[in-house]
Amino acid sequence: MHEFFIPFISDALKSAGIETDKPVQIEQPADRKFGDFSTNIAMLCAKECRRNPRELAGELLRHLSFPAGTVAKSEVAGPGFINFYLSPLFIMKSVEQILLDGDAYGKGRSGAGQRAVVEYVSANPTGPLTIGRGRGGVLGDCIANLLETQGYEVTREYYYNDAGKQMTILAESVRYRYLELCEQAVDFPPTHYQGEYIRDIAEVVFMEHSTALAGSGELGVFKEAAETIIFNSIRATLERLGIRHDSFFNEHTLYIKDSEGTSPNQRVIDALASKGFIGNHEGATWFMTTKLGQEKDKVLVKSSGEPSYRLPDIAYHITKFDRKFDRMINVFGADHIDEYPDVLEALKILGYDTGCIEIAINQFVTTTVEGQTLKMSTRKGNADLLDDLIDDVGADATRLFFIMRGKDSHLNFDVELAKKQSKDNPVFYLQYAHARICSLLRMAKQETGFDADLVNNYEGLSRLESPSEIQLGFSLLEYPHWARTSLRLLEPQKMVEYLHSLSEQYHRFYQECPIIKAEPEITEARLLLSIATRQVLRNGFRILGISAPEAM
RNA sequence: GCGCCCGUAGCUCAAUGGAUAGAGCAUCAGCCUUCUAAGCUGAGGGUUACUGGUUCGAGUCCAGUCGGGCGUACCA
Repeated sequence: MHEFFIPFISDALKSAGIETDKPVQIEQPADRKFGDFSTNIAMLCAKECRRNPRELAGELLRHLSFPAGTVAKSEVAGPGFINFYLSPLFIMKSVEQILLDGDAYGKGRSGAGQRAVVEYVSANPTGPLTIGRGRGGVLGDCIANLLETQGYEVTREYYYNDAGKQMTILAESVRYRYLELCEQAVDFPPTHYQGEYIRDIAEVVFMEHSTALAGSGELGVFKEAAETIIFNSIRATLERLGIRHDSFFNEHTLYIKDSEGTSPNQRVIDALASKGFIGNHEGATWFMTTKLGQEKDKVLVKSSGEPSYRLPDIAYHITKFDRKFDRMINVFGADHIDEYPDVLEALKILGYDTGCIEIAINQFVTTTVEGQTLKMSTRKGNADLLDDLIDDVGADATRLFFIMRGKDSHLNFDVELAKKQSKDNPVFYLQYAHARICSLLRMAKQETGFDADLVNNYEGLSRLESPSEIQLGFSLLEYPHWARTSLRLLEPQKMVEYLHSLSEQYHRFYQECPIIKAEPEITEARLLLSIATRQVLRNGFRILGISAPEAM
């Protein structure tokens, strides 16, 4: 709806003889008394035209015209805004289109023909998922959903490493617990994984092999068991939240040599070396980032001969270019904040256009239980396990709470609030609006024979004209704007806010306007408006990945 | 020390550079013989951490100060 105004305003600028390179901005005033939409174009142009902004706005207004029946009123206000008031009939006609579009309402084509990859979660299989990972997982999943609504072909990717030092420590940890089961005295090292889940894995190995592995130092069985069991648990946890990846990219593939005896990792080193950015000292191979003005060089290959995480990260991104993605979105937690600048620098040196890489960083999660703030801890205890949180508050609340704050805000997850089955809980506020509409439609079918599934003539909407009806109809038209905005900012929180305000509009309408008990024609019109609201809520819930209950 | 994020009502958080800084919770006052009161209406509550700057206009952008978080590994 925002775009509706732009061509008319551009025409008015032309016929008023105003030339400007300033973009025409359409905004929605915070207070509806300043119109449904407004533009600040006169204030933007005032300086270069050397004219008073209000006077310029008046001049523009004289050249401005809209198709009959669309804009009811345009006026100059404040320091030089031009405010527009839509005609109620135009709003209701537009709501008809929502009913015609159905599930497709709000979808766009801006991503048509483009391929996007969203990388998220990407936890290595060393332990169960933590609450902190959950935030990034839900954020990534919602971003992928948003991309799909705009027509992108989306790959949801999980990047992981099942080799290297951490996995060895993991396998050793399991072996120690296994030896305990074999009733050998062991001194469990404090550097190893302390979690209870290690004992569970050891038990599985013990069940299968009894004491047969106790004599050998071989880690293979332990590593394999740990990886399989942990990965299954991670995937099961994600599945509970409706998170499913299309692609699991194993970092190990970047180490594998091809027929010419070189690997993707090695090719990165060679390419950077040919640009003069590789140095060797202290037995390690360095990316000479000091040449780019950074304080220190960064290790690419450790003196042990193993690559550090940076090298495969660079090689991994090159595969994204090779795989011809148009957009590459990485979702990281704040603890990985240092990871990407070097990767981007390396890619630039190698001639890649890094403009298509976007980084969405989410800040940390603290959990509040009964007023006590628990800081997320990485290793010990099970207080920060994502599975426990889902057990506690359910998948819908988990998802919504993770994205109802901006990703740059430190998230305070109030477990008590998320558990409440009451109006205090934002999840229930949204879902209640949907359930209320479903209940209303069931009642309408029973009382008046109106069948929401069969209705196909929406013209009755034009009969609606009261403020709460018009306001609700108008809110419905804003949905596509917020879907686009959420994607542009990589911030599903905008969609949460929108749906909250839409729910509020619906509850107000419901409160003020009798629906089934009104005149038959008005009843039908109000039911149509309710169906349209239900449709928009459903479309929005689908993006957020929360359920749309028919009854509560 | 350096880098990134944050600082807004008692609490949790909004506010694409726009008009009188908004919601929810909590507090107080109203609304169900009527479609889900898991709802609605209203009231009180603010020097947007601080100091400068940029401009028609700054919570928002820039510089600095103070406070908090996360990094600052030959961990990922």
